[in-house]
Amino acid sequence: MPLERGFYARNVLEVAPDLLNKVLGLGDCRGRIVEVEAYGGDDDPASHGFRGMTPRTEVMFGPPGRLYVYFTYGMHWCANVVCGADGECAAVLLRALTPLAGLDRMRERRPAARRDRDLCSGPAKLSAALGIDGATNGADLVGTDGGMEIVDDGIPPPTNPGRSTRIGLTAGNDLSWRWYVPGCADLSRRG
DNA sequence: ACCGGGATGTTCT
DNA sequence: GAACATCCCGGTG
Repeated sequence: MPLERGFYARNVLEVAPDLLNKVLGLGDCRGRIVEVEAYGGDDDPASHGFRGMTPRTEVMFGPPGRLYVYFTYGMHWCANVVCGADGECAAVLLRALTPLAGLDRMRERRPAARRDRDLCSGPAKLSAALGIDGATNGADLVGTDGGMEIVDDGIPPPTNPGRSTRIGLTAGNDLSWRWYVPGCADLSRRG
């Protein structure tokens, strides 16, 4: 059973750590979410929506439980889960997964990955591994229409998740809005 | 292990 | 025209 709409319709700072150890599935591929970052609100200069809604960020301002996918550095797609109430701008960036199923398909899509722990150890890596791209933008994670869902398979979030500032930013570095599963081998950085 | 540079093109000022 | 929520490869230690 996919997570319900209400799971996402909360403050992004609550949803982000709660997403740890949930399982993201798309097509034949599944992976456990082990690293996330929160974005949004009126005081986050790193949020894509900080200066108001644009065509790109429309999904991020929309109803919760949908996927916000953006293109960056001329070649990479990154995936977020939209949070909060409809009209708010908030989302959780998925930064790393532990591959669980469909590894053959992931290896095909990620030929540069030397080891399986490199398949999904970064926001653009996991998007590539699962086949997330512009066509996936706005997909609803609640219900199984798009073939994409996030499920709880019984493993709870860590009682004491790792926490740090967000990675790769020039603004908003004072906020510790990154969470991860401590000691996990599949993180984008050693934790 | 760590570091530096190049790839590549959309988005917004 | 600059910035960009990144990744990969090749260098050095």
